[in-house]
Amino acid sequence: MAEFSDELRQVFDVKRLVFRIGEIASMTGVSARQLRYWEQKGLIQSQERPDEKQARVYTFKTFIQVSMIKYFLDEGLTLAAAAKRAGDRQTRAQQIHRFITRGLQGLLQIDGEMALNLGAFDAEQTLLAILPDEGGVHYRLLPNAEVRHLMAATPN
DNA sequence: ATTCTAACA
DNA sequence: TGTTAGCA
Repeated sequence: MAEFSDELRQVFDVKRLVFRIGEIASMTGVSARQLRYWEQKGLIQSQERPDEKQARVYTFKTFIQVSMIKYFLDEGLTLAAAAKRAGDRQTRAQQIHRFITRGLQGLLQIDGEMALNLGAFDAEQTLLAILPDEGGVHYRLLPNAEVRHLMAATPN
């Protein structure tokens, strides 16, 4: 059912979680002055603003970035070095995310139970992890064609 | 109340 | 980077 995945998408849509400069400042211990300066130097980013006079908006991703820079700064690195290492980290995180995303090819429902599509097991079968509401997990192999049909009914 | 830019410390 | 001024 479309409702099922739509709901999940909404729950996991981190882009809807945004902050203003004062919030980022109090959450990270980095001053508003620093945040504006770092942005000016291209070390972090805020969302596009129609007017330059409007309040900056930061995504959760930027919050993480600021936190990492702050951490490395406290470790004694220079601002430039801290920003580079934070950037390297986020690049690595993206790589890992892609890796996991490839393995987890989607969410679907089988007989009313939630299941993870773990991808091709062999030429004609797909491995699924079944996650009952009661908890626990078990695995099943299904013909590729059948999984394709189920995935089509529950688009990602 | 909060954020913004600019400017001086 | 911190602060302050003068706005919005």
